[in-house]
Amino acid sequence: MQLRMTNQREMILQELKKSKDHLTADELYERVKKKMPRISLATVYRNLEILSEAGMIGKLEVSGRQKRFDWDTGEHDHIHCIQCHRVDNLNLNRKELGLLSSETIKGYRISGYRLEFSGVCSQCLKKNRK
Amino acid sequence: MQLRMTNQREMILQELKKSKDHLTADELYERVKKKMPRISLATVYRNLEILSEAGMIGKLEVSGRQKRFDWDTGEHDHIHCIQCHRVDNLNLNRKELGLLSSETIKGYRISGYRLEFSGVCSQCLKKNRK
DNA sequence: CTCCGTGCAAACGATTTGCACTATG
DNA sequence: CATAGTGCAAATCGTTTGCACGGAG
Repeated sequence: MQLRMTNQREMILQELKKSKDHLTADELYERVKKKMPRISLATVYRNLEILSEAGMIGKLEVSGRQKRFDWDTGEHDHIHCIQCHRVDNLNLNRKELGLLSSETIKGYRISGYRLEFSGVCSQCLKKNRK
Repeated sequence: MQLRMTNQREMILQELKKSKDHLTADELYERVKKKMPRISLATVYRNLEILSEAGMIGKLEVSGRQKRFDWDTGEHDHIHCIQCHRVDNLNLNRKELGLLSSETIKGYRISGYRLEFSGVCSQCLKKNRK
């Protein structure tokens, strides 16, 4: 399965990178639609999925209902507003973490943070060996 | 608006605590239904929401589509399996974070972690003052 | 008795999918 | 040309809500 660079795909990628924001599928859809009125929301969803699997963009499954997509694939953390749900990037020395809670970061009044490790659990590792 | 302790609410709470797991609403529904066949899924949703607002349980909006609920309201972090989506608790000294990535924790083969600060952004803080 | 809580079904919002058509490589 | 990608509409999934009835305090 090889990737084709269609106009739609290119436009989606371009608009996401241009935005410098963490957009949801439908926010991106609205933007792309201005330049490509006949594009479908399903196409946006499909491409965002494909592009994130290909590592060309990042997928964020943060708090809130909608997934957001990140133009920046480098390793970085996020900070999100519990009120308006915007998401900003954060580049911090992870060793300083302990010090940072309940301070102010990037203009945010911090109310907390969530740390979530991911991996494969022992049961699944065992299952994989079979 | 005061909380009434109905049979349904009590059962939901009890089953969640008993499970020692991070269940989704419908997983919990299936368990409670065995003892209370006429309970509705909506009731489970409503009670999980109410109980988490009351601070009697924790609400997790982790990766994946479904919310999960935590019987343990103490402060702790989480680790989740990218394969079977189970979630386990983690109690770690947050200052050691920098050292932990890409090691093995609690039997998991770690593939990464996500850190997410929450708070109110400067724009919202400004808005609130008005 | 007063309302908070319940069960049911219908509504909802985000995302996914089947299908016939289009266009990239 | 082969087959990945598209647009459309319908389907799906998790969750929420309106309503009339039931039960806790």
